[in-house]
Amino acid sequence: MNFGGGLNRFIATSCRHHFSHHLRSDFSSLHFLYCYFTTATDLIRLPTAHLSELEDIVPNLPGAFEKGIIIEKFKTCSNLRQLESIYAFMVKNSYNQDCFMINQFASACSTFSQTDYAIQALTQMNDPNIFVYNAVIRACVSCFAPIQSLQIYLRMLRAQISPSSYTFPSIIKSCALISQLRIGEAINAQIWKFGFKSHVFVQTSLIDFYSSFSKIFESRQVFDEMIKRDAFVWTSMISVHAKSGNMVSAHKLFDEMPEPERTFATWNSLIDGYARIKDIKSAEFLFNNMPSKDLISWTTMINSYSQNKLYQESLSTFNQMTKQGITPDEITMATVISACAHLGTLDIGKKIHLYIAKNRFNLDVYIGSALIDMYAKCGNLDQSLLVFYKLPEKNLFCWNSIIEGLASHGYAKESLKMFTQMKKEYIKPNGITFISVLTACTHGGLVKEGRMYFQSMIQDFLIPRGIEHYGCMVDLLCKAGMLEDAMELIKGMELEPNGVIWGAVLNGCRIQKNLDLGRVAVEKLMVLEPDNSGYYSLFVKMLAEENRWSEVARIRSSMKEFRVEKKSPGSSWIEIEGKSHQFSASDKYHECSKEIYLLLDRLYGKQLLDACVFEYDEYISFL
DNA sequence: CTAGGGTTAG
Repeated sequence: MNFGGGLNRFIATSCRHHFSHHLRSDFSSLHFLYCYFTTATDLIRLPTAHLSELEDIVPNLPGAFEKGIIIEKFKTCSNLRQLESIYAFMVKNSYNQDCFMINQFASACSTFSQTDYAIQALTQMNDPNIFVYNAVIRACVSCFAPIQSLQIYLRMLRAQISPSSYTFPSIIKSCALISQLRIGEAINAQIWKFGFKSHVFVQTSLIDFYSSFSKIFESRQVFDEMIKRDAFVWTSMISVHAKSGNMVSAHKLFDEMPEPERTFATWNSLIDGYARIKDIKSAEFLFNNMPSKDLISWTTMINSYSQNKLYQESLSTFNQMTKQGITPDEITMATVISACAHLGTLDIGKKIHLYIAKNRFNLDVYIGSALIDMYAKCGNLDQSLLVFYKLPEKNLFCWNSIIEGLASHGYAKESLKMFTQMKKEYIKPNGITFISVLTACTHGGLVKEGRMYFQSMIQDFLIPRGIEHYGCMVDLLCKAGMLEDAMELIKGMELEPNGVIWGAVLNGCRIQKNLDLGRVAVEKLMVLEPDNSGYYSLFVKMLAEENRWSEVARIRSSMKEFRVEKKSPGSSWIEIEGKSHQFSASDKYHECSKEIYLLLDRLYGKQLLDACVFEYDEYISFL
């Protein structure tokens, strides 16, 4: 097939470079043509002289000579290839100089994250107007290409085209995305210069901009200088105050705001703000007293409970919501799954997973990491791994969840393997990752590796060591019996050691039967956590084991003297048929079902008999 | 073109 000299050469080079494996394919298929022009950029770069040659090879889109039909096609096109073929058609028919159509094209590009197409299409135009520039700038921002959007803005000014009110929200957002306060301030000056000082859309974006640098005062200044305010501006300002924890100002603005202007968003921001400062009662009050609720109100309230560790309430609010016939979305689900993880309610968690699958919810990174965590925390590591491998996209949260899941189940090597894999996929770990990694090393007794990772976090990833990381490291060394090394680490810390660290030391002393160092640790703990009786009890146990009864008595009496409350025992929950049951070591809560204790006695007896770990089927046959 | 809700550790 002959496309004509120039174009033939163009295609041939294209082929050699990118698509030699396609050469053997059927040349007669017109569809195949688009394989050569894999990008609209290729098309645009075609020398103008060759455009006429396109006449023969670009097919007509059925009935597409009406602009409206092409624009319709932008909206319905579902993949990049389709977008390219529409653009090819536009080039052929010189629609690529039509401002309105390129405007639509740029928007379509942003849905496929193809900002370079939009930029190239703009470049190709002889006389782009403000609408085209705005569309391309917006496309860049929505595809997280803030630098490009600023470049286009500059190009626009050079072309003597004045920005409009549509230009600035995107430009301001770009400045926030690249954390450039100074540039944003310069843009703010231009906003004044071009006369958008009281434009609500523009000013709303400025309020948001200053708050992203924690410049609440400047945010408020923008708000106060406005002549007219709409619901968006009010809500933005309330939200800024609420997010910064200043609920007094937030609520004051809420009261000042004309009542009919209040929207769902206004109420929801306030509820969320109260939940953040742990004032769950106020959040609840607003939620119960708002005139009506939308999905986000419900999700906010569900999340408010979760933020305040009231997971049971979180789930019951979710139930109430569904009973009222409100359909949850991905965001609601991610929150609810997280609540299930904290409660250990595998039943409900599974149901929600099923619901998500059935209703074709997008399995995104939020839901993904929540599910991974939920299954791992509920003891179903296999499911957890399955979800992890099935995720189409994985971010840091997903990796952290699976690394933590494996570590907490005692799969130290596997957990570290995951960590290696994560680094291979260029996902940058954070401080949380290293907590799990160090925990994995502790479980596996991997002292050398632990030390290596402890170095690596600061050397390779510039992650500052938190007190938690020292806690993990001290725990690792103490559990491995290396008390001297642990003490050396503590002495070299730039942070003041906390109770967790001395607790780890004390625990190490118990294993090593080191009473002297144990005494040092207990003395520190008496100051750091005077109310935590667990440490005293541990030390008393150590003393008793060494028959130091006089010291035992002394500590016991000083505990009484300082009125140290006995620590309530740690407990577990299990859910059976939708009902949650609480257990703790040597509890007697379950009098109603004597069999539990009978079985426990038998198990305990058997355990003593052969002093071995129960195998699963052995356990089953025993039942 | 502007506002409100999401995941991991402790």
